[in-house]
Amino acid sequence: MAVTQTEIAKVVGVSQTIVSDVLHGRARGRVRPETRQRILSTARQLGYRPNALAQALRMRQSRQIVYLATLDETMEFPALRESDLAGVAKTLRQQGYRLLIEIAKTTEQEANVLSEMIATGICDGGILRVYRGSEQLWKDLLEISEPIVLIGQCPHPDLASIAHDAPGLISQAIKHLNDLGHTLIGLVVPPVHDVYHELAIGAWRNQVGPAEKWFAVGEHRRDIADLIAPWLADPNGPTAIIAMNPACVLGATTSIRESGKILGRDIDLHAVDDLSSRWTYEPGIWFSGLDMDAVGIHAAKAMISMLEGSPNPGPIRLMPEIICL
Amino acid sequence: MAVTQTEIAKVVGVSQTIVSDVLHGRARGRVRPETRQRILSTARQLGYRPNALAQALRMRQSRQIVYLATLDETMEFPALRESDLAGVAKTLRQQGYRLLIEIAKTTEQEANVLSEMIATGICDGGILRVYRGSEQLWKDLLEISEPIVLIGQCPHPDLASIAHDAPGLISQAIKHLNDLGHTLIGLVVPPVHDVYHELAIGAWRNQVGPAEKWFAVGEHRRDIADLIAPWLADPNGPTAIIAMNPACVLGATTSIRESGKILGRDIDLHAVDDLSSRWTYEPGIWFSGLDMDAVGIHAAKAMISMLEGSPNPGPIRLMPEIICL
DNA sequence: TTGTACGCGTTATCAT
DNA sequence: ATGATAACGCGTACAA
Repeated sequence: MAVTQTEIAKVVGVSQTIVSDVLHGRARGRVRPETRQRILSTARQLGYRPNALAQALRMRQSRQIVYLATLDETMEFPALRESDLAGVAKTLRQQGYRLLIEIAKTTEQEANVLSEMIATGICDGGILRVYRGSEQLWKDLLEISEPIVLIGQCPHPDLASIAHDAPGLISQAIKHLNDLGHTLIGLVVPPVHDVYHELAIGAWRNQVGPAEKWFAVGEHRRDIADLIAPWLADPNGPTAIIAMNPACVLGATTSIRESGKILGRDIDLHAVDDLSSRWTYEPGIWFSGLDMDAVGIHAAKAMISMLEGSPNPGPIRLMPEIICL
Repeated sequence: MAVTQTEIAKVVGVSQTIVSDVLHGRARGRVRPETRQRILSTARQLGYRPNALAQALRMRQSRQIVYLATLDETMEFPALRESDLAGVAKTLRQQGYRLLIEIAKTTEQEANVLSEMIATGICDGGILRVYRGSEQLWKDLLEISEPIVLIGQCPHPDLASIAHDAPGLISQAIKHLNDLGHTLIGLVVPPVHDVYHELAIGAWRNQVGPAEKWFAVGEHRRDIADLIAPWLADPNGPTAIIAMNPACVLGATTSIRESGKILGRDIDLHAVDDLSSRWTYEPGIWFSGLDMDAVGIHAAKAMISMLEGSPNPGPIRLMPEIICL
């Protein structure tokens, strides 16, 4: 049986109100030190734990945040990125909030699911992972009064969103490769059409000039290796390649190996990918490690600050460091 | 403002009790059809949503399950496996339960965190991901009265646990390789000492006889490739290798490539790994794909059945199919 | 067929 | 300094 404030009050011989005040160190808690000690010690002795549900009902605040993601069954890589989840969970917990997980079928449903959860009172706000948003979604989300933070490339200035600076990190990679002496830089991307990849591709197009033809879209390492092979065979081909996901990186390394070229000498490979997959790659490639843990931490912090009354921070964009594996 | 049963009652001109009964289709809901319709329509019109917190407080049941994991900062691969999380989330949601995520610092703390959460009433049970359990942990968990399901290799017969059949899948792999004509089968494992790997290594030791010396522990692909190189150079070396994680698989393929041998002709490689990482590997290797999604689904189902009063199912072990990549 | 009254455990207001 | 008392929204035993 759970110990309640009333039980403590009965044992000590005071009213339940006093118990509540003392246990929560409220201003009224300045009761007779003797009474105070009796309350505290019996509470500890009986193993009192405040009932979070009753608190939430009374305070009209659940202290729960929902993390909402869509799980596209057709995707080959699982969509629920755990790294950002961990960051969110840790940060929220530190501030006394709990984290709920919900899976929506489609992005369109996310707004509905969220407002449903808010309406039933089980959460005070939502962190939504959105890879493919739409104008309609932004509109729906703006109509929700509780705090919302998006994880993903949301362009709307009135919505808090955390993401990596896609154009920025491509520029950074290109600049880095330029400094290394490369002028012809190819790009390999997976066949997904989300904003992140569009922005990245756009940034690359704008900056590589005549190298624009060295562009490939591939899904598996073998396809990608075959797509890149002609680049490597061409004496006027690119001397550096940017790869945007694991399959692209592995495909590129395969192709480079098969061509007989040496990574880091004849050609440079720059991977732009989740930091957690760096152990999959061979040494010698450059790496813009997207830190999803940091994304999660930022998202949780933005959520907490909004819950505390701060204004909506709008889009926040993160930049990784370039490292050499 | 949230719409309550009382407000509906006022509008319709009945008592809140009737509203509650009608809205939940209870036995008492057999009110005058006319009243009934008025209640239902105004409820819909006003956008009534039951307050889950009040329900939970009244019913003494939160309909929330917590998923508890430790996040070992020293691990190179993130520990929060999203695939099982997704399975848990989907299944629980179908049954009207919500999923909470909690991160504990150490495995020892998991029992404390869980009982704390149960004491505050915010969850009805816990799904714990445990890679390195101890007798003490099992004891602590057994003292908790609410349903608990473990994800991981827990040997205790009185604790529900979901995991892959580690010895079984090693036997399966060895049998499969034997059928392919291999008699000398090596094993490469990562430097982790959890029950899963211990069981797997034990099963391998028991069955490969004289090949027992073809055993390597390595962390990165390069180390592993170097460890295996002598095996491949040895004319009496193993003709098949079982690799137990991504780094091992990548290290083995690297080594095989460098040795000039052809995968599937000169040597066979059998990967035992998370199904979701299959896209990382080269074609031609055999693959026991551990289906974490299925693990999550089983865990959630076990939890739900226990919540509904079924007896503790004890350990449940899953077996993957072998596929050829 | 419908309404009253109570309790779940807490916080907050207002007396004393 | 302390205690009644009233909500919060809902479910349910009991009365009408």
